[in-house]
Amino acid sequence: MQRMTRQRSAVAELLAELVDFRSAQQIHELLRERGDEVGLATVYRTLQSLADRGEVDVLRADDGEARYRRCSRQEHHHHLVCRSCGTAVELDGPGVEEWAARVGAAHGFRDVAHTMELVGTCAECAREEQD
Amino acid sequence: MQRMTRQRSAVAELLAELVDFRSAQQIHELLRERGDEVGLATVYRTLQSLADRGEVDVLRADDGEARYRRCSRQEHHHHLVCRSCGTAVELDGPGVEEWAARVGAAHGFRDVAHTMELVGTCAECAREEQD
DNA sequence: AATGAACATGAGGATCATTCTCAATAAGCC
DNA sequence: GGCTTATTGAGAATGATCCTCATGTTCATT
Repeated sequence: MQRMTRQRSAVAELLAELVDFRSAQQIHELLRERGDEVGLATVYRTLQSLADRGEVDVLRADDGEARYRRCSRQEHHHHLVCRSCGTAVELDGPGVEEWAARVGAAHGFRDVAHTMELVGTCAECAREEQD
Repeated sequence: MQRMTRQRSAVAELLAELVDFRSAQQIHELLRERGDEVGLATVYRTLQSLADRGEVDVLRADDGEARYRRCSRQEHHHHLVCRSCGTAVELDGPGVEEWAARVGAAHGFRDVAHTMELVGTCAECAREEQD
């Protein structure tokens, strides 16, 4: 049975306030800064269990580091992340879902899942670059 | 200037024979098995430079390990990978490209790139599972 | 409120992929 | 052959993530 602990609440609360993807290490550091000491191992465990339950999204950065973010929807969805500031927008991708299923079937594959992420420069960061 | 070395040729030759994604570690091991001793660091360096030149595709597995595969096309494309045997099919995704560009623009993002991979169980592996 | 069984935590060690260091080696050019 | 410089490789360093296990907590039950 899952028990509520100070640590789990702290992680959940922090995630509720963040709007973009953060690594486990960053989350650990942010917790420390606000005075909620939580062991690094516990941060990893908590994030993993949240991810298993579909309450946070996990993204793999190019360097292989995992990034986490609470997701407002339980259903499958995608993200548009700013490469500069990390701001993320959640997206629907009905067209993509269909395309994936169709292509998978065409090649005889079963249980086709997909991962897809968009990365770009958001309007705000693009403006700053100009200066 | 780029020099041609025994090691670089060995990696290139091996990649030419492989049809699916392999990790740097696996490639290093495969080279050893066939008698082409190449240092692990060199395997990593070689794969990285090939990736920079767009001659191999890089995929991040869920565990964060990078997987490499020569790509038959230089243009942007996607993959359908079997979760069981690793066999990969290269795909065109015109629909996806358009969708990504449209969605990015709708949110004011510039230079939107995307990553997308399909994972499923290929017909052959699905058959084996039944036994 | 006290109890106890089961779950959770954390400090530090263990893994494991990947990168770095730097002395030794080899490629390409004269 | 000899030289200059890119390349290699062995091993150390890094860094994220997981594991261990003794200790601390939660919570249903008294």
